[in-house]
Amino acid sequence: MPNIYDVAKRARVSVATVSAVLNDSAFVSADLKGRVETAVAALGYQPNLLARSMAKQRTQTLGMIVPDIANPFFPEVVRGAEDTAHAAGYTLLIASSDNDVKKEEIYLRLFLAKRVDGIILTKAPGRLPVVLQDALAKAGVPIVLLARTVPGFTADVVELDDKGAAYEGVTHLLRLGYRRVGFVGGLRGASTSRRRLDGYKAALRDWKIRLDPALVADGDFRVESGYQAGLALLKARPDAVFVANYLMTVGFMEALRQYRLRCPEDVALVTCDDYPWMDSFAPRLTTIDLPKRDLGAAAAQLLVERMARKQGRPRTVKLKNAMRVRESCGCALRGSTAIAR
Amino acid sequence: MPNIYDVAKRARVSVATVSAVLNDSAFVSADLKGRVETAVAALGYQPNLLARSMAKQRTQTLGMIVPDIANPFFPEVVRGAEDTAHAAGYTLLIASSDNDVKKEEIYLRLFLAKRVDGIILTKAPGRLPVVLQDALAKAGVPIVLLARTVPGFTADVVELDDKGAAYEGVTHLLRLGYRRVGFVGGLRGASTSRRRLDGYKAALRDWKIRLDPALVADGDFRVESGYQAGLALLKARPDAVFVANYLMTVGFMEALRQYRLRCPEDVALVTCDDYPWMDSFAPRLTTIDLPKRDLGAAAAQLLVERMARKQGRPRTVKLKNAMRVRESCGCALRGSTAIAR
DNA sequence: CTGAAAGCGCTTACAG
DNA sequence: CTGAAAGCGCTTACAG
Repeated sequence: MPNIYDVAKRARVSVATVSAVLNDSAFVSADLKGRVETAVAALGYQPNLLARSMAKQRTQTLGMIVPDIANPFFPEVVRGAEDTAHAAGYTLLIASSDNDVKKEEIYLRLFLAKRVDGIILTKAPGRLPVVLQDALAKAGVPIVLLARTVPGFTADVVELDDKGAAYEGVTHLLRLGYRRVGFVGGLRGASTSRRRLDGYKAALRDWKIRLDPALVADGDFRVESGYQAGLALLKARPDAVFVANYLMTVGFMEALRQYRLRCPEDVALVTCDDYPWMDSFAPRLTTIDLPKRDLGAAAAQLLVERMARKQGRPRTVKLKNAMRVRESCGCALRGSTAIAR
Repeated sequence: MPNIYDVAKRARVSVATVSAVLNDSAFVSADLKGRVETAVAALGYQPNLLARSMAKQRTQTLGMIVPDIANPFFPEVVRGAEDTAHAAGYTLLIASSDNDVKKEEIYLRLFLAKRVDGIILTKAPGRLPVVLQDALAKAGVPIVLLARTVPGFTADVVELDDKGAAYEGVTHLLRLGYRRVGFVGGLRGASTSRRRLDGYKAALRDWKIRLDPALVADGDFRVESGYQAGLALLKARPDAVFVANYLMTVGFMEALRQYRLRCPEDVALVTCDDYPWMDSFAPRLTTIDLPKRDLGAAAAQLLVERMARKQGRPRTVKLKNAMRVRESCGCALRGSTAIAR
């Protein structure tokens, strides 16, 4: 493949001039500019971005680590980040951590070694080692935290309203008259899980209902954990349940089926997270829609701005949820009082 | 950040020696090796992979273009590719083309300019411009085609058994006694769509049923197109339908709902593509499970092998499907004769 | 076994 | 306005 010297030779100019017309970084006379352009076209020259990155110390590449791209929550997030990043001239390097801090650290170091300009991270539960924090800082590579915050590490963050989501969902159930409302929580150690539990507790408190520990189960955001949580929790005879994400709801439904319990007739359900297919299958789930695409877009945007201006105090963007009332909450059974809120 | 010269200075050796111990590329005496290692540790030195890529003319990075990462078919594919690529020492650059050849070409050129070592491509409908084919060839960057083949471009490819999927699904319906079986096809111009239609036709032919054009509708693999196809197709009163992917099924179900038609009682349905949540919601879909993760893994594997051995005739890997019989096909209504096949 | 030096392909002060 | 040259941080023949 031709390089900038080939172009310079053919155009009978220096490589500096070629570079200047390619990047429009200095005034070049119309004559030379024309010669360079024809040489570029004739040779089919494409600048080597690797070399440019070396010289400019910027790669125009962003690293993004998600727990698992195959969890349907994240593709939409990634797409939001991808579009925003691309519009700003960045390409996305992607990796799944499986919520494993070891794997996460490996990818983080790899991204650092590849000299990404910035990183979007949905942190695996656990701290970010200080040595890594130092390495990040020394390299001047900003991180924006997506969805999950990390104790002992301050950075820009884009958050969902996790507490509000659970609060709103549980309140909806309470308003419909359910009194034994269970809760299937997310991965322990994730700030999102903690806050959703907080929202559940706050809702109960506002309705002066004592929390029954038998009605609370932990999961890890995956299908199997929702199933196991369901098996355990259903023994305590809840009349309704709030499940902290979709995949666990899938597992929970399986547990219901196994107990020959119907939703919403026997156990009503509200869950976090919405998908296009939720209107098409029964029970049509009542959900708190988390703005996935906006989440990714906001993270990329924050990162782009941070890379432009390294100083300045960390910023937090908090996104709003929207409840989608369908059937699984039992609205149709219990009258429409709840909708009138 | 420290570079290799800093390490060399501190260890009182040359950079060549540092490089040799780092890459284990030449014998170095225990003494020098030890000095290098302590210097590396003391400085917290991390090799700059960008510089290494420049020198070695290999980036250990792969580019992957999918139509849309937010289409639930692809995240699983990407995950398969990611894991295989990472195991072989490669990182993944990802981009969504929206099935738009212009966008695709932009990303392809970007990947080329970034000097990826190879590319995994699910081609947008349309040819791959000859100039681009030349650029790819000249750069020595191999492509493996994922799921969709491209006329006028030979490369390694990993395929699904698209024709077999439709054939099997439609045959299942025919066997259950349905005689007016409709077909909602995928994006026009994609080889997968063409072959699924072929499978539909072949099944009808084997059962000596004349194809009724009113029972065939085109889609584009997205929800809305399935809905529109449903609205059109349902007027022709099918008793069953095969839908070429999940997202269009979602739209099709919406059309059914609008016509107040039940599935499977009024219209039975079989579709391509399976997801973990299909057991949990009604109607439980009978599907042809396409091995998404294997698809991605096989593509990455093929690419890794191709990068190691640039010569050799193109290879094609064809993956097998598996039918998952549930409720939407109406098995329960029509007896279990079909299952006995 | 070890090191000096060229080379990968750009950008960017700095002269002129 | 234009060009010679250094520099980005590695690897790799090639001497010695």
